[in-house]
Order: sequence, then C-alpha cells, then structure tokens
Amino acid sequence: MPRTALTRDDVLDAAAALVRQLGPEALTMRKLAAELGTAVTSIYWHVGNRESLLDELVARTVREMGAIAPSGRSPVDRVLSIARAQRRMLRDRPHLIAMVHERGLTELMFLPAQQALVHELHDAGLRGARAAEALRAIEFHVIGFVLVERNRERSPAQSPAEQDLWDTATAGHDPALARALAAPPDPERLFTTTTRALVGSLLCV
Amino acid sequence: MPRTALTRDDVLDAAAALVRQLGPEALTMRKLAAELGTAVTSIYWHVGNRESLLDELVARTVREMGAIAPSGRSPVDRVLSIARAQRRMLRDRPHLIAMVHERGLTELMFLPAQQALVHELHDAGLRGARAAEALRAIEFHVIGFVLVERNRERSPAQSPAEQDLWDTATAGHDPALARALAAPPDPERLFTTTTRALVGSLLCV
DNA sequence: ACCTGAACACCGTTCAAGT
DNA sequence: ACCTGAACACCGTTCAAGT
Repeated sequence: MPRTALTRDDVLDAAAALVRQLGPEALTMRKLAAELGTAVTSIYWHVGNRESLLDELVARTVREMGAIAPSGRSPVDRVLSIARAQRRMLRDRPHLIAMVHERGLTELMFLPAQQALVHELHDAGLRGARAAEALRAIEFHVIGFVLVERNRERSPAQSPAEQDLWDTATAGHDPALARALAAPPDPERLFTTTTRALVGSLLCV
Repeated sequence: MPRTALTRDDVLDAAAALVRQLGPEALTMRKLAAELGTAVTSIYWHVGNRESLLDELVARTVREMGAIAPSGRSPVDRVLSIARAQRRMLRDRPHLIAMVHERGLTELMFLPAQQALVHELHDAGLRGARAAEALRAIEFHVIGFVLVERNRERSPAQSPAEQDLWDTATAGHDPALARALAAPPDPERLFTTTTRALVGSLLCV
C-alpha cells in the first residue's frame, strides 16, 4: 500500500513526466506502476487503460496551450510574431504535440492563435475566401516547418552527410552553393526567411 | 518445411507488402512467419532481426525513388512541377517514407530532385548562398506540407470540426471567411498556391 | 547452409478476490 | 471505493538441437 492514497492526478503527473521526457513509447503500465509504488492494476482503476491515459495527457496539452499575443508594427511583423510563438510552443512539447496531432485535435489547439491571425489578416485587408486561404497557408507552413525541423533533429547522424552529397561536382560549378550546403541549415533564420516570404506574398498580392 | 526454400527476398517482399499497407507497427515477426509458412526463427536466420529487416525496406525505398523530370516553361513552373512530383511520391509511400525520415536518409533520397532544383535556381539567376537558402526553403515547404497533409488525413474525425470552431461569431464578422473555413481545405489547390507564393517570392526578389 | 521448438523477458489487459 | 496477484494472449529474441 502506498504512503498516501493514489489519486488520478498522481497517475497523470507521473505519466506526463515520462512522456514529456522520453515519448509515449517509453510509457509502459508496469514502469509507471513501479514509479508510483503501486500494483499495475491500480492504475487501471484510476485511468481505465493506457489509451485513455494518453488521451487525458493530450487534453491537458490542448488546455495548457495558451493564447498568443502578437507584437510588431506591420501586419506582416505581427503575423511573423505569431508564427514564431507557435513554433516555440510546438518545439517545447514535441511528443505531446505529436499525440495531439494524431488524435486530430490540432485545429482546436490552434484556435486562439488562428483567431489572432484572422485579426491581422483583416487588418491587412484580406477578407473572406482569400483570408481563409492565407490562414491555412500559414498554418500548414508553420506546422510543416516544425515537423521537418524535428525530424531532422531526431534523425541519427545523416549517413551520407550533406557535405558529402554536395561536393563541387554535383553542385553544378557553384562552389559557393556547395559551401552553403555544407553547413547545417540555421532553422531560426530559415524559418524567418521562409515565413516572411510566404506571408509577404500572401498579404501583398 | 516450405514448398520451396525460403529466401531473403521472400522475407523482404512479404514484409514490404505488410508495411506498405498497414505500417511498420503491423509487422510482427510471428505474423510474417505465419504468412510465409515458416517458423518465426527462420526469419531471423535470413534478415538478422526486426530492426535490420526494416532497415533493408528503407534502403529499397531510397533506391526505388527515381529521378524527377521537370516540366514547364518558366523556372517557377519547372520548380512547381518538381515540387508536385515530390509530393506525389511522398504521398504514395507514406509509411516507408516516414521510416526513411526516421533513419535520417531523407537527404540522400531527395538528392536527384535537389540537383534538378539547383539547375532551375541557376537558370533563374540564383547562385551561392541565395540558391542554397531557396533550395532548403523549398525542401522544408514540400516535406512539411505533405507531413501536415498526411497528419490531417490520418486523423480521426476532428472532435470539434472546423465548421463548429469557426462560426460567424469567432470569425470576426466575416461570414465569407466562416463559410470558406467550413469546407475542408483542398490540398491540391493549397499546395499549388502556397508553393507558387513561396517560389515566386524566392526567385523574384 | 538452413530450419526448428522451447524458453526468456517483456508487453497490455481482465478478473475474481481482498479490504 | 480502492487495491491486489494471478492469469491470459500477445511481443522480440536467443539458443541448443536438428537436417
């Protein structure tokens, strides 16, 4: 018997810590029970089963995801600030965000940020279908960028590193290109550049 | 004993079929053995273990991914055609591509397409670091888009559907926006729009 | 060289039994 | 209301033994 009665929140907190650090595949009911000092089956009484435990962690993540305050002078700058804030939030909770995504709750999670975006799009003079398309373009871009970024970070050492792939021969007599591709991309800079390019194009045409 | 001797390729073919349809988590050594009519342990003799089996499937995918022929008149159109071809390839092999990605072989897999892209960027007058940045921007965009797209397709029915989230109230007195967001996005159109916006912005500035 | 069954250490889950 | 151990049906993998 544990020192104090085991609560549902005890289980959720321990599970969240595990998932946040090591990902959902590291969460086994037996490990969790060992960490909590209870029998495996006690956990089932509190949270049903493994799947609904993960569901609850996802619900928490959606709830925690707060509103976003845009900053900057022009609509483009403010959209950019929202995109940057979204990127940071996504990067901070990679495993949990992936689980939110798998469960189809991404839209709900992003609703506050999207409403802020709509405000900026309206300010920039975009309305109706045009605003809707711009909104989705930005959303796809931000989420997609972070997904690619994370995939790159998680990857084991690239078997043929980009340096080796892009020697001067394959780069088509452009040694400066080969040099630029030899260094790993700076995601911060790349995100700003591409987001600005996309948003600028969407808002000004 | 099986009717004909079991070969390494038999194992790989059966495994590839399983993974292509149902994903890697559906590939259990016991199911595979049952399908091949052999003992589980025979598979180990041919392919080592489950992980190296999956590695070999990934290597096959990278090998199969052929070169890409750009089409179109302007550099922007040709870049767009490459992006579209990449998107189709990525969508056709979702599970295997994800595995390529996890193993850090995405760069290698995309090298032919990237070389085609560099050719177009050069034609458009971009060289050196500018060309490198444009190349990476396009790559992040295409891969990111498909990742988001697949995530949306795989998702179970969105718990609060976008229709419910975006009623006229939250849409900021823009009923046309609310209507546009009520329909699911048309990925084909969105991909073309956003890619053209990004590429146009990268090539013309 | 190739195949086999038995065994091991893991899973998630159910259930009857306890307090 | 809460907790328990035993049991079940799954995993991937190893290994000594067969041909």
